[in-house]
Amino acid sequence: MPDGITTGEYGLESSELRKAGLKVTLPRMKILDILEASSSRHQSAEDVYKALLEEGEDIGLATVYRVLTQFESAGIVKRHHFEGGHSVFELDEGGHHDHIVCVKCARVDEFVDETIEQRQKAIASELGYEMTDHCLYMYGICKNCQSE
Amino acid sequence: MPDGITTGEYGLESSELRKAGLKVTLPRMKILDILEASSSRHQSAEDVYKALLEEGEDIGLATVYRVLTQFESAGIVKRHHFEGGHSVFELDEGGHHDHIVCVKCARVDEFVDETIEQRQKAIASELGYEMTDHCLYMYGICKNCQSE
DNA sequence: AAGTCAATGAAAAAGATTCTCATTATTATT
DNA sequence: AATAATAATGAGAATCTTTTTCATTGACTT
Repeated sequence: MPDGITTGEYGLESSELRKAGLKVTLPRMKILDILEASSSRHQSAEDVYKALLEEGEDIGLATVYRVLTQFESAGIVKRHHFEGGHSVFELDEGGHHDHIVCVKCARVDEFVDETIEQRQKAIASELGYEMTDHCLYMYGICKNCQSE
Repeated sequence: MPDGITTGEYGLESSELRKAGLKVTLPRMKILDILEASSSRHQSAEDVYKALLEEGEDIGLATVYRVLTQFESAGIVKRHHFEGGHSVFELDEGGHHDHIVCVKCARVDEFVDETIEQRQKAIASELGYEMTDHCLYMYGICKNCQSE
């Protein structure tokens, strides 16, 4: 366990890392922290990097990318490709959900619709696919931005 | 009209460009050609560029990007962000459809499901959004790749 | 046929992400 | 608690995709 990390506060996080076969290091713990603590559930690698800098952590951008990719493989985070070109990451708390993104303020809302989920499964099977993943992105103007 | 382009063969394409307020140039016509003629409806900018090279056309990659972006604004093509980081383009023939992509061979199938379309509209409105766009990507293993 | 302004090519720049490699830190072992 | 083995990190270089710049060329209006 790295210096400055006590079992008490970080017990859950460190076991999550161990479960994934990843060593418990300070960068990984801090990045997990930021993903959990941030007000916006969806953050780019750059966002996470900046948040680390603000906390005075001297963690390189390369490490942020590396760790986020490892977290993705371990099922700890999900990566999304919203319009705009760069990836955004969110903690994967297990439950699948889809996204609607405001094209003006970048607000993101999440939802699940069982009807849609079922139709997707049916369509994949009709087309002969073994589905591995699926994502539905809607884009629009949120209530706040409409009234401006 | 550029040299080597006759009204006869390219009548439809050139009027499509004019309608969009774009001058009828050789690069634009050739790129439209490639989007129409290619066996795969979904191509990256790099794909289009390579196809141009193979035809002996000396058109720069920057122009390809520029033209594809203009075509997108004009509603001539649609841009997609499949997993993998780079954009792919397809001719926009008007009808909206969604995509299922094989993660092994990159085959793409298209579909439309009215039930899903309706649910999406309903959800956007429930969440207070004025929907501007929506896309549904499914990923899986296609029939061919399953039997390998 | 001439003038105007948009379009192009080439190269540089920018942005996002990955890789390399020497150094450091964690974990299993003693 | 000390050591060895090995994985993780930081910094910067490299890569990949896309955009910008700018001088030149070309399309379209008159």
